[in-house]
Amino acid sequence: MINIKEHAELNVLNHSGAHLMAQAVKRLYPQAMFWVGPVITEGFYYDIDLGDVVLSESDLPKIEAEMKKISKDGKRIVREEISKEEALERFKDDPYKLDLIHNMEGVTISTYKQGEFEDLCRGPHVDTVKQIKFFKLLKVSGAYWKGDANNKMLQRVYGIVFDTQEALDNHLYLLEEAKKRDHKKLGKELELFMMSEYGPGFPFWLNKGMILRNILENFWYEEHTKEGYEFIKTPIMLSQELWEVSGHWFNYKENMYISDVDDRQFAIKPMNCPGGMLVYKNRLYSYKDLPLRVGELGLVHRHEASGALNGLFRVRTFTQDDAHLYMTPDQVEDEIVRLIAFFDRVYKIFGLQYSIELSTRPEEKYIGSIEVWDESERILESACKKSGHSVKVNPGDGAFYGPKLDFHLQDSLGRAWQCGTIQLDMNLPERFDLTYVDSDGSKKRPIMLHRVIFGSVERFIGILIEHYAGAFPLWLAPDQIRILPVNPEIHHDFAHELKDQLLALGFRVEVDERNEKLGYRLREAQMKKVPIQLTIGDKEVENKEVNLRRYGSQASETVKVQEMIKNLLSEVKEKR
RNA sequence: GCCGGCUUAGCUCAAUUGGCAGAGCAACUGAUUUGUAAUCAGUAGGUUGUGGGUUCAAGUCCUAUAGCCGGCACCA
Repeated sequence: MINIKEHAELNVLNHSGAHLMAQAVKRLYPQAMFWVGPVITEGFYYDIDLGDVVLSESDLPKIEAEMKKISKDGKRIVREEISKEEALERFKDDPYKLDLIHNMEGVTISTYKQGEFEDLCRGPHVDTVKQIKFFKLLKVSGAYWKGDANNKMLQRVYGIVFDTQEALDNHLYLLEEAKKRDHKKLGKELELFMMSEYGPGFPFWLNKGMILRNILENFWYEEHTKEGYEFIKTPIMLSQELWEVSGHWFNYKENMYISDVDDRQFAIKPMNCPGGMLVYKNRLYSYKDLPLRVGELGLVHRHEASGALNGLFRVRTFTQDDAHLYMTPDQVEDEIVRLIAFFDRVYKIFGLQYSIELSTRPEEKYIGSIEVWDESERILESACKKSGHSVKVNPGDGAFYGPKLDFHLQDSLGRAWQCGTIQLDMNLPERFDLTYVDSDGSKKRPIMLHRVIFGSVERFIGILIEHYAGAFPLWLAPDQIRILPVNPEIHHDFAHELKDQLLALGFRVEVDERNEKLGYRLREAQMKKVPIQLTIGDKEVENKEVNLRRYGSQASETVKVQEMIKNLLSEVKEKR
């Protein structure tokens, strides 16, 4: 739990850290000009224009050394409030600061000065640079000025400050730990998936990854069946006319893979909704059929920018665990409450914490009336509260077609991922002229929700790999059980009887009967993170027992075969 | 797409100022018959991402290009 006060103090420290870094950079590169240097969730950064000089990570120690020197000098950090005119005069040679100052209306303009370095800043800051002792510069990168891709690129240096050496060391240790969990690394080691330069952004699923996928997808079908969903599968390629109706042809074309077939253009679907709309229109619905819940594990392709690709987190083909829900207006709130409870149940199984954010109507570029938007947002918020969740609002972050609830997952290292989302859609039912027949015989427009729980199966698996550090719980592990006969010849029969018995019960099990010492085979089972290792030797064969050792444990225990089976079956069933 | 970095055997990594491409693990062969994190010996494994260039000589320098990584922008 983060102590809010300490957190605020750390923020001040980090902001002062940004200034300290800027001062050091200015000393080493006198031509440097600075844009903004805010505090972020972890540390700070500063955007810098260095002219022709290009920084790389190998330059960071030099800057750190200069920072240490400045810190040691221990100059006071002095605040000064000045008029806009004075500010414009003082920073007249710095176009970046001038830009900031020009945009300041009705605010107190202040500067902070430490030694020879003065920076425009709202503050607050620590009293002297001496207080900034335990810091580390972490990385450099490019960043567009004002975050706009049309602007020039500045150089951004990231760093972090802590109030103690231990806290800094601990943070650096966590960064190392996170690296060890990298799903790209573990995916290779555990043979889950691979990438090829022949298909950038298109993952290849290997046998063990397919096992994991299939388990997740089966789990998804089972849970959705319990929730009253029906299922469809729509084509991955559909003609131009459909995408014109949906609007994608005009709004999303540059991200779509398009192909000429005979004399028509077809596009590979970047989203499942339009196909789903066609299915809805395939028959006539009565109000008695609603709410209608239609799920689709839908394979989509999107031509993402090359620089956006990142392992399984960002790919060009992925499977959305999509569903479209159609209902009458007075069913919406209950349906959302029900969805939130469903999401909650699923995330809890994986031990993933989450928070919910409500994204509301964009400033401009939206469809539908403000009244409908306001009502929709009210319903989403109210459903959240009814479900016992606090809601953070992201003003203006909704889709053009409706407001949405986003589920931000937290993995075991506390990192956040946006996965699930519930979106209210006022656009497609209109565009596709969806209707149902109401009790009075009139045709009405259904309310439609899109929702995903995993987000994408690919990204979710990436998150799970890192969340579990590759050591999956028994029900998910591609290799569940490894049988290790102490002497592969002498204990061969018992090992294989045991294997057949476990296979018949649905376990994924292998006998490691290679001509290697037990220690060697056991080491490998541990390194491959196989959850259950069963050693069998003379004693076990004689007593119909196994010696069971778990992944990550030094200890082992001897149990009767029947008891072991009973325990493991319930462990899988309960998804522990 | 933009900025920066990286790319050597299946994997993890060496190779001094440009001077004979190497190690461990894995694989294969043989010996060994194994009780809780590596038994021993041997064999094989490479157009150093790809294409140009500089040089007597390029893994190393220049250049183009692809892919990957860290960010930015975009986003499930």
